[in-house]
Parts: sequence; structure tokens; C-alpha cells
Amino acid sequence: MKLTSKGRYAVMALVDLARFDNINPVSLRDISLRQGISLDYLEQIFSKLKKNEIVKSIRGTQGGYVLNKNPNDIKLTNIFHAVDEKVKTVQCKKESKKGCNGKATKCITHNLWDELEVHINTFFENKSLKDLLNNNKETRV
Amino acid sequence: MKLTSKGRYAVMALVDLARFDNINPVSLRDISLRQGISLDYLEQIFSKLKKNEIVKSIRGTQGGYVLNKNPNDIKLTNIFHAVDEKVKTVQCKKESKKGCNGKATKCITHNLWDELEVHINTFFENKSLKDLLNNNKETRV
DNA sequence: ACATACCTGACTAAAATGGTCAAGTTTAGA
DNA sequence: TCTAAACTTGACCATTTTAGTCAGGTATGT
Ligand code: FES
Ligand code: FES
Repeated sequence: MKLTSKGRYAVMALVDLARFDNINPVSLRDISLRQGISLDYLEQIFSKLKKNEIVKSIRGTQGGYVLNKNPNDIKLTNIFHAVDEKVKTVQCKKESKKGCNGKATKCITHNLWDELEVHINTFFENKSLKDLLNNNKETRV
Repeated sequence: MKLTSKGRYAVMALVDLARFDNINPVSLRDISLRQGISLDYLEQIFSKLKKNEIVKSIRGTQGGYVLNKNPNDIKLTNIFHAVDEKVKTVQCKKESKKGCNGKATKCITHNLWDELEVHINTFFENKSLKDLLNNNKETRV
């Protein structure tokens, strides 16, 4: 079970953005340099973040991106959903009555994986961008 | 972030095994049929479970596998560790002072991912095979 | 002896990942 | 008005991982 770069970068980039967008729009080029993420890749990611109304874009010279919401209202859940980083622990289709392996009934571990999924998602729902901004000292206790 | 089949199957197979090994050793063939998992794949998995002393093997006709410990002492952590299903949320090497992207310092989201990793591992440490045996009714509340 | 079941290692097709590359459009500022 | 900065879009691709298969063993109860 591992986190993909796409999800990791999305959060990194947004934290960076949140720190600097009070003054000016932040260009992807700057984020790319500061965080060491490929510019082309960032563009893919921000395209999705924009579609999900997490950021706004300002075109042209001196343009860039700005947060579209209060950092407190941007949960990790929202970010991950935007870039298609989804938590998938079960193999089967949830809606269906059928289990994995094509059996007619859910497998013996289905409930376990479902619990796990909830457990992980809870973490994402309880973390907002705001939490990450004040975070540097706090977690160093 | 998704769970791999290897990890999922390992747990499924062990739950199946735990249910039946009171009477006789359980053959992989039986598990394969009951759970719908490829026999050849199961052999790979059980080879690792054996190396990690989670199961014992009994060769020859009427042979099979038996748990090597009390179900209560087999945590999901142990199973996942055995089959190399590891939780990896950070990109960097933990031991190193260096961050991901080869920077000299840990990135701005490092602590977050580290927290997440702990959060997930806690789940695995608190679940034993025993929990899964009584599980069918309980989770249906 | 022979069928059953464990054991081992090599191999591979398909999918996912983590990007790159190319060709735009928009707009601020000189 | 011209130009460079910066967003926009979509195709493309190399590498790695996944989820197995396959082919050959070896041990042992009956
Ligand atoms: S994971 Fe849902 S039925 Fe097996
Ligand atoms: S994840 Fe550890 S430094 Fe970025």
C-alpha cells in the first residue's frame, strides 16, 4: 500500500501555494523550483485541482494560481479526490452484492478491508490545509 | 493507495486456514478452491508465511499447512510483513536526514505522511487473526 | 509405487506510475 | 504593439510493479 507521487505532490504544492498566495498569484514555475517537482507534471495536477475548484488560475505574465477556498475548508479528502488518488482496499465492487473472485457473496475478509478504508479516510477527512500550515513546529514536539 | 492482492490473499488464506486446521492440516488446494485463489500464487504466499514462522507445513499425502501460533498472536502486521506488503507513504528514506527530491532537509509534508503511516499501521497492529474469526456477525450490526 | 501435496525459481502479460514533449492561448508590461 | 511569462491541453512513453503462470522438482502416507 503506497501513496502515489501524484497525491503527495498535490498536497506539497498546495501547502507551498497557501504560504505564498497572500501577496501574489504563485506560478507553477516557482513551486516547481521550491519543491523540486517537474513543471510539466505540476501542470497536469493543477489542471485537476482547478476543475475541482480548489484553486483559481490567473493567466498571463505575473499570473499563477491562487487558492479558491479558505485553507480550513480544503481537506485532504478534497485534494485526493481531485487528483484521483483514491483509497482502494477492497477488490470487489462495493455496490454489488457479489464478492471478489466473482462469487455470489462477499468474501471472508471483505468487512475487514472496508473497515480499513474507513479508518484511512477518516484521517484524510480530519486534516485540512490549515492544519499543515501551522504544522512545522507542532509535530516536532 | 491500494492494497495489493498478495496482502489481501494472504489474510484471506490464513482466515480460511484458521477455521479448518483444528482437525487436519489444510491443503492449499482446498484453500484455492474455497477462496478462489490461484494455487500457484498461494504457494508463493505460503512459502513466505512459512519463512516467517506463521505457518508450519506437513508434507506428503494428507499434508498441508497448520498455524504455527495462536490466532491471537498473529497480527495483520505480522502477515503483511511476511509477504512484503508494506505501507509506504513517504518518498524519502526514513533513516536519512535528507528529504525527497534529494534536498538536504525533509520536505514540508514529510511529517504529515509519517503521521499517516503510523495511523495505518496502528490499524494493522490492533487486528489479530482471532478478531477475524469471530468477525462475521459482529460487523453486521 | 504412486498419488498427493509441498517446494522452488524462472518467466511474462498487462496495468499503473511518473513522468516528458509538443503545440498551443492568454495577458501584463516594456 | 510586441514579447515573454505563464496557463492549457493532449498525446506519448519508459520503467516498474502486479498478479499471476509454468515447469520442474521433493517428501511421504497408504
Ligand atoms: S473484497 Fe469485497 S468480496 Fe472480497
Ligand atoms: S516525504 Fe520525506 S522528505 Fe518528502
